[in-house]
Amino acid sequence: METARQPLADGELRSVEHSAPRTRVLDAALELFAEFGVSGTSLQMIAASVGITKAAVYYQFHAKEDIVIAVTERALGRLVPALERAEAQDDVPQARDDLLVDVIGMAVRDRRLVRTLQFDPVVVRLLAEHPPFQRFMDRLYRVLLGETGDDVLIEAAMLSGAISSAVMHPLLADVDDDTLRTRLTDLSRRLLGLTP
Amino acid sequence: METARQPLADGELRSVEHSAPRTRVLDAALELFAEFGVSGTSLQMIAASVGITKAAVYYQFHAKEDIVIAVTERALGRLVPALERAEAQDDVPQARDDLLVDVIGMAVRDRRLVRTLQFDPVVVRLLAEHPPFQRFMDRLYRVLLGETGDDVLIEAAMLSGAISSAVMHPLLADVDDDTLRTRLTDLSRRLLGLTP
DNA sequence: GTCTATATTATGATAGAC
DNA sequence: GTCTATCATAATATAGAC
Repeated sequence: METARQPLADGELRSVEHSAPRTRVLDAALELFAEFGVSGTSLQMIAASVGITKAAVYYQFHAKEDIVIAVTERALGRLVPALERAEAQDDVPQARDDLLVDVIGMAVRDRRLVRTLQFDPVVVRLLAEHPPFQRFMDRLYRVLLGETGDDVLIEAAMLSGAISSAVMHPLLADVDDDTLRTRLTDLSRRLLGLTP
Repeated sequence: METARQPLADGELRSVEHSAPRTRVLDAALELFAEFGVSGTSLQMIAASVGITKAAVYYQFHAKEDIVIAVTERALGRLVPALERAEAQDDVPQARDDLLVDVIGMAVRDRRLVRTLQFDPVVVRLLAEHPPFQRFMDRLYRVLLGETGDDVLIEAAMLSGAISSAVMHPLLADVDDDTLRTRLTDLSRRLLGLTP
């Protein structure tokens, strides 16, 4: 039984580059995932959207789950440089605020991504099952929150949900990136008790 | 009996009662929707979960979408009394805060519900397409927010997302209802600028 | 009301021609 | 690398027996 191509079975999550055809598949998949959910998106739909056949999709990724993994990995990988910068920074509050700005920036820039990454049941399961994803999320939250505890956790959950929700809300699709980013950053800092 | 065939084609959303078999199907469906998403849940899974056959499910609801509609209607219907109470209340800020407390109460009580209602692509589409759902959401937000405008909308989106996220977060599953409710209410009031 | 059996369509996936 | 053709399986849905 095919355990799936395991891009990150042992190693750490990292920024990944894909070939042009693979990138086209991933872009189309992401778009469809955001609209119909992962389970609601068939390989047929992805193939049609790219303008190729199902078999051609299978040449690039030989299972649907591989596409989901690649989409998730590519998205989170984009945050790796920001995370490493924050971890290397001595000034802890500053590192925290820098990373927060980066995370919000990415959420606003790739709005469609957020619905899938944060709330799709298939992706949520994937994140919980693959250790590299888990380790990455741990690192991210360690910088953003410091220690753990129920109160901090509630804040964190509210924060990530607040950002995600605002960013993917249909009625806010027309709000320009700058406005949204500014407002989100202000409110997020308030929620985290950061006072810049 | 057949009260809810086309439950909301023309009329307003209201609290609905279902027969025992229908209720069993809806409960099972909701549970599965929360875990696997609507698209990731088959009628087979629902039937197996109830302990009946697919055909028996079709006797109660003659299409999968009918189940989704019924689940959504039943959930939102539970908020109707609270909404009507708030609309009848003269003291506007008080009405707003009362409704907020009710909404948070329901979110905390039926945590699994939230993921499906707020974030499942199928349900989101349903809410957008069926006028009774739209009208209900309009009424809800009118009481909670007063007027509309980008700034208020951003706050609203962040608020609903913050509540939803906190309530459905796996790491917060063990936090007891009272703690969660109290913390959520405090932070929500802060976000809305309510000062009770 | 619930069952078995079945029709129909779509799914994920593979083999092999070009 | 991309195609056509095809596979087995599972999906939604229906008909009809009990």
